[in-house]
Amino acid sequence: MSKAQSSAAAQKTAGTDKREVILTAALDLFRHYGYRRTSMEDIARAAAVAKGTLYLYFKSKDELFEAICRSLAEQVGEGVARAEALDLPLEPKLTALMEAKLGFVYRWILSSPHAAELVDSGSRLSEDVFGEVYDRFYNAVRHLVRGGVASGELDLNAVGLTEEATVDALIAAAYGAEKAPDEKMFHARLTAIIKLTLRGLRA
Amino acid sequence: MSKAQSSAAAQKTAGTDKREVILTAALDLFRHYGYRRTSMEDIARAAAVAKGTLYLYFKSKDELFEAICRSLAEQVGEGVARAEALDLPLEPKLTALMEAKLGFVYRWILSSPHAAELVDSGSRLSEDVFGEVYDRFYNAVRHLVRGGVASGELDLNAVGLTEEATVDALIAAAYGAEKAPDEKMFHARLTAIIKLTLRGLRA
Amino acid sequence: MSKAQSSAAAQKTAGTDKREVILTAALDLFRHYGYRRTSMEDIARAAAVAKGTLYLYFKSKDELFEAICRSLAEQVGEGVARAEALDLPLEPKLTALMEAKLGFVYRWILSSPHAAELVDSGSRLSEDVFGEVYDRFYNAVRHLVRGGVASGELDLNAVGLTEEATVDALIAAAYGAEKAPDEKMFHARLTAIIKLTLRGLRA
Amino acid sequence: MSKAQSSAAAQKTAGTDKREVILTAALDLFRHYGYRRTSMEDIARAAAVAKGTLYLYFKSKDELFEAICRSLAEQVGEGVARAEALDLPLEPKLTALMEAKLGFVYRWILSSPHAAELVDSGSRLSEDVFGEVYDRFYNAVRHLVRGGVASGELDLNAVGLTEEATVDALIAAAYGAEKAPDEKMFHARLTAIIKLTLRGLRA
DNA sequence: GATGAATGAGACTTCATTCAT
DNA sequence: AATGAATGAAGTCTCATTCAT
Repeated sequence: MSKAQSSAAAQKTAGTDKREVILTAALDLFRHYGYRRTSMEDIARAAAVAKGTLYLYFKSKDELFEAICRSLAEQVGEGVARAEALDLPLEPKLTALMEAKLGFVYRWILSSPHAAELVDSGSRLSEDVFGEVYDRFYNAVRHLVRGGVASGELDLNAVGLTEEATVDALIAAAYGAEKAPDEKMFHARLTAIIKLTLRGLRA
Repeated sequence: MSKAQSSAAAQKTAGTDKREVILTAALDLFRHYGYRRTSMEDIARAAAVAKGTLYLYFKSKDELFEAICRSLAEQVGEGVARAEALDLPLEPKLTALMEAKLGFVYRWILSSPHAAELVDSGSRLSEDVFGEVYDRFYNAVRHLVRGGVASGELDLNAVGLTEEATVDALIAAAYGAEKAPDEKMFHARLTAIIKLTLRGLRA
Repeated sequence: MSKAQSSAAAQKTAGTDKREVILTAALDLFRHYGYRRTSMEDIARAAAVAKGTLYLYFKSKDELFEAICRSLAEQVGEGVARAEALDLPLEPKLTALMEAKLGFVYRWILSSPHAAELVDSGSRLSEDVFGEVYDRFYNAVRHLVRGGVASGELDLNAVGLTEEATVDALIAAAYGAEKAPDEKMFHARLTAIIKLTLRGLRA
Repeated sequence: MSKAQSSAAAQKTAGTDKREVILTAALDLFRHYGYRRTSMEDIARAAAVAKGTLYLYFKSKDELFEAICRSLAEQVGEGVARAEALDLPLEPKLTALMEAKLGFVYRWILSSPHAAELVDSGSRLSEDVFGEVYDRFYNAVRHLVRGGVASGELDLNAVGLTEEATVDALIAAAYGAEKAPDEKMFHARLTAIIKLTLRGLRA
């Protein structure tokens, strides 16, 4: 590769990188110190750029936060899609789906001591940014339940729930694992909850 | 009763009242506008006292918030104690316990659009303020499970969980109901989750 | 006067004064350095108060400026009213009116090297704040012209102007004096212009 | 013409053009939005060049503004020279001179809603940039007045003014027309003022 | 106890200017 | 010559907290 090419490549990478560097630095700070306790000055320092530079990439602190959410949502979406594509029996597949959705969020947001504030800061974005991902996830679980009923593995009548209520309950119960203090506990609880709730639905 | 006594009593009552008035006004504002969006000025206005007066009762905004948390924790504790005292079969009793703990929190905190921020603001207090209440709640559920196993109604071996893991899972799953958009959904999900998980534990 | 009374009086004066002190300091700085070159920090320093204090009295920098304008407008209005009440022959009375309106503005605004910017900053206020004063002034001049015509001292037909156009022209011509480099020149020009234009209207 | 020459010429033309394009774009923006509300970014965009390019032609925003003033001053100077050369009777010639000086300024600066700020921004330049033009204009009016006196058409003694004071007053009064809300009113007032003041000077 | 005027650190954001490419 | 990403000083405004009365 010629020097010119190398230089051009470096430049492009650098340009692209800077946005990433800022996003990474900001997410890191938000996770450690929370949204309001993290100033644009802090982010600039952590990303090794000037304060003004942040505004070249993001219109405001809020938009910077939104960009982080979009990025995370995108990654969750990809994870869910991958899990959806797996060919597995009911329980492992449900576990894979939950891991993909909840596990990712847990690792990047909920494991932070300021998880709640971050979720709150992003709450107005929830609909726009996370809505689509959630829909995909919800439908995947629903499809799984329907399949389980069709194959006779599950019996919703035994607990007297509609399909929708069942899916709601399954997901809601799994969400409960997110309060875990660390990732190991998170996995243990998630697994236990899935085992319990699925057994509760078995014919 | 002498005039002096009467006056002193009135003053004390007034003083106590004022504290309550402030707490009530503050909780109301926090629920509506969130912690950071609610200024001490707002609270003072809502409580019909001067800003400086707030500092006669609470050292800082954070301590005011902590006092609210303590007050709520106390009420939750009383609710849990009441539920504990009920003489009911396994499922209704577990439901009563969950309602006492989660329902109260849901109604006062989680139903707010700023629930997440409030929880975050109170997160460092969790250990101190809510810890005791949680322990009582946890032990009540544990006692219930132990009773269920002893009576043969539950069989932990069927799902391969220890008693502790089971209690953890039951509580965690129930927590999942807290994401519900309104109280009706909260109840529906909580009931469904308990039904599901308990059925999953039945012998 | 008792100490308490004195103290109370001093307090009241101090409270009232602070607003005045700020207004005075701000006008002074605006006249010397212009609107945009004068920061709120500068004003606070000049008024010997903290930055935040400015916002106790004025919602924003713009409102502070508006308050100055209102105060000046009020004073102009009073001056015009006083001139209106004078019982004088045509020329001295017109001069008195012009002095009251233009002279005051000249002394407080236009003698500043940043007059133009100040006028611009206040231009959106012009209608609201200065409109009423201008109307009073305009009508006073009109009344004077009408009286001169009635008494035969003036003859609008000689220059072929309507009454309205005449008043417009008289006022406009007088405004031209405001570009003077100092107050002495301002008076000289204003007098000369009035003399010239009135002579141009004489029968 | 060799290709190199052609290219150089084109480049030079383009370079010269670019300067004009920038000046034109900037004046337009300044008139619409004012000096401070117009950013170098805005100007660059309007002129379809990069921000850095502005600094190849002008050292700073202030110098860019100064260049605009010089350009306008030059045009005013030419207009005044043309009016000076006209062979007309007193009143029409004075009107032509005033039109050339004041009318041009009115059209390009004063008709803007941000006229005041522009004048202010240019005020420190006044001496240097507009001084020469003003001198020419002033002398032309003076010459006209002197001629009027010599021919017996004007009589300064009637109003008791020196020649200098008379010229000052004539010009100052005419300046008053500049506050007009639109060009039509500007002309009407200017004409009326000239008519009035000249009549005031007639023998 | 009660008040509320005063404080001032600190937050977000803008924009004229520079400089490596 | 031309670019435009990067800079960072400076500005406006907020708000938890203090303290003299």
